[in-house]
Formats: sequence, C-alpha cells, structure tokens
Amino acid sequence: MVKLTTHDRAAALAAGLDAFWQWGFHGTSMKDLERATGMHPGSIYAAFGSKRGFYVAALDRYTEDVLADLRRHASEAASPIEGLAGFVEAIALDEDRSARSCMLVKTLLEHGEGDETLRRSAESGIAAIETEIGNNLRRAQQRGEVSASLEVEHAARRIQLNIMGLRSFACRPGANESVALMAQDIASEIRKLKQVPS
Amino acid sequence: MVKLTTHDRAAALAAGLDAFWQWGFHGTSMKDLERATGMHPGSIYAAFGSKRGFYVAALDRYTEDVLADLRRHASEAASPIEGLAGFVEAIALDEDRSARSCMLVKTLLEHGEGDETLRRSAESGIAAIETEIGNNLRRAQQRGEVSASLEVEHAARRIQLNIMGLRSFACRPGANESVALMAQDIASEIRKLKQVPS
DNA sequence: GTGCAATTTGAATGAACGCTCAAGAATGCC
DNA sequence: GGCATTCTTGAGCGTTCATTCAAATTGCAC
Repeated sequence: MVKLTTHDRAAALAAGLDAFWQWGFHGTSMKDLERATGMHPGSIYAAFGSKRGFYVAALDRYTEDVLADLRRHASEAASPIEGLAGFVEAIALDEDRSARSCMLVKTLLEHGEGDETLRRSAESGIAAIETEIGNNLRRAQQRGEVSASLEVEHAARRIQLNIMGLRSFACRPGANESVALMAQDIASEIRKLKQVPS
Repeated sequence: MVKLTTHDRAAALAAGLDAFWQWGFHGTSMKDLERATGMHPGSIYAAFGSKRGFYVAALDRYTEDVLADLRRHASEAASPIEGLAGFVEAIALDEDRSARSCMLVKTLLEHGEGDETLRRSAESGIAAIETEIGNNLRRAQQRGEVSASLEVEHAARRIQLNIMGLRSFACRPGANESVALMAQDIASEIRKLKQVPS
C-alpha cells in the first residue's frame, strides 16, 4: 500500500466523501471517484485497497468531522446543554450540508441488510457520536445544569434520534424553512432538560 | 403495456417492494427482481416499463400500505391521539419490519441528489403521510382532545420527523430493546398534546 | 549524468448491468 | 380443428462495472 502525503490523502478523502455522500456507495462509480479525486484507478487502489475500503475511510473521516464539530460547539458554548442545542441549530444553518442526510444513516439504510462491514462501520460511528452526546450530558450533570437523575444514555439516544430525523427530513425537496423550525423545536427540547436553578 | 391480473400485479409489487426495501434501488439487480417475483425480464418490462418504473410502483404501494396502517390505528383506537400513539408504538412491535427503515426516507437518501423522478415520488408519499397525521390531529381538535390553538401542520411535521428518526434508529444492529424505549418516548410525547379536560 | 527503486498511469479484463425482441406457447373465436 | 391474436420466454444485446498490471514516468543517491 502506497503512502500518500498527508495532504494528498486528506484531500482525496474529502473529495471521495463528497461523492459518496451525494450518490451513495452503489451510485458512485469508480469513474465518478476518479473525476472527484483527480486520481487514477491504480492510485485509488494503491491508497485505499478497494472501492469499499475508500468508502469506509471516507465514512470514518465523516465521523471524525461530526465529532470535531460537536466538540467545537461544546467548547465555545456557555454550557454543555447550550453546546448541544447550538449544534442542532447549526444543522439548519449550514447551507452546504443541511440538504444532506447524515452520512452514517445513509450508510445504514443503503446497506441495511447485506454488507456487514459497512453496517458495522456505520454503527461504530453512530455509537461514537452517541457517546460524545452522553459526555456532554454528564458534564451538564456535574455542573448542575441538568438533574443528576437524568438517564444519560437514554437522553443521548433520544437526542441522536432527533438529529437523525432532522437530517433525513432536511433531504425533502424544498424543506428549508421547516427544517429551521424543526431544529428550533429540537434545540428547545434539549434546553428543557435544564433544571430550574434552586 | 400488459395488464396483469390484479392478483398477479399485487403479488409482484409486494415481492418487488420487499427486494427494493432490503437492497435499495441500485443494490437490487434485475436478476434479483426476477428471483423475487418469479417473473421473466420481458414480463417485468411489459408490466412496469423499466426498473425505475417498478421501483416507483412499489414505492407507491408502500405509501398506500403505511396510510392504510395509519387509518386502521386511527379507526381502532379510542381517540385520534391514541391512534397516533398506537401507530408509533406498533413500529417497535412489528418484528418483520421494525429493523427496516422507512422506505420513503431510504429513497430520499439514496437519491438525494440526482434522480428527480424518484425524489418527487418519495416526497409525495411523505407529504401524503404528513397530511394524514394532520387529519388525525384536526379530528382530535374537533373532539376537544387537543387544544384548538395547536399548530396542526407543525405538530404533524414534528411527529413525522420522530417517526423517520425512529425507523432509521431501528436499523442499527442490535437496537431492538432501545427502539422499544424510544417508541414509548415518542408515543408519550404525542399523548402530552392532550389538553387536560377542563 | 547515470542507475535504481518507487510511484503513476490508463488500456485491458471478465463479469454483471439494464434492457430487447424474435420465436414459441397459450388463448379465443368460429 | 384451424387460424389469428395475445402473452410469455430467455438468450443475447451493448454498456458499464470494479479491478489489475505491465509499461512509462518520476525522484533520489552518488
């Protein structure tokens, strides 16, 4: 396996992710990937092993991006709950990506039955994001922002379900204005977790 | 275009829907469809025009099934709100289908960018379901089950977003027990729309 | 400048794709 | 039974798919 320079590999992954995100695994041909990355077939195979290998690498990269985004919101917001709410609100604002589904859900639905490798890859990404949401909720508990009795795992799952729904909903043609409303709804539900300061 | 007997056509649609639902549009080959339906390629083309035509017909059939299910719950439940809540709860109970995403969302995500025909087909199905949910909410308003000031379209959209999220969530490998919990959560949120009888 | 290894290239591969249509089987009519 | 019509069949069409690999190119040490 050839080692590309860090920059080349990162650029190829970004371009490949973009293509797979638009057209899915089966809908993206090697020709599409060649066009998107500017690489020749041999180079793609040298760098990623196979089309599936490329997809998995791009999916991992997507997960990292989402986690980084989540952490950025958490660190810049006034509190953990505000960080989560802001993360959700931002989904509706990002014009480039708001009309795109969650890449992990997309993978799960496209390969719901059949491709175990891709399913597991998607599941581990989803689990990682759920864990990160849970971390934020625990931090909120520690500073007394939410009740100590909150079932963190359950709440994290509920928030992620909302995000999955929101991002799928956002794929509806011409849904822009209502996506913003839905995002507001979900963000305010997250804020309702705050306990009234005693 | 050949006219199949009603029964044959319905059986072929059911089998085709099943195949497309499992493997998606690009992931299902004509060979798969031949196996699933027991038809020969010429007959499939005579009956549905093309692979895409078959998909659209199967998707319409899916929408009809969901609408029928929704109406059945509405008519059998004690009230419109109970009908909606019961519909959501049933998603987690149906073992055959609970591990499958919403076929309409699946279509929307697979063809998010590119295939206008399929996107529009999916959107019209989603809109029809949203309307039906809205009808239930209006019926609930008429009998005083929910507040007359409830914004019906907005609430219907919110409920559908929850269902989309739930059905996507349900595709996660080994999510069975938490899907049931999430369904309970969503059902109880729907019940919270009931106004306290005055 | 020369030689060698590492990298890039893209034509070629066999398989699988969606789709067609001439030929055969079944049906209806008298 | 004979004929016309309709429906069914599946081999085969041209295309595109993911993948490979021998040849061309490049980068580097001396």
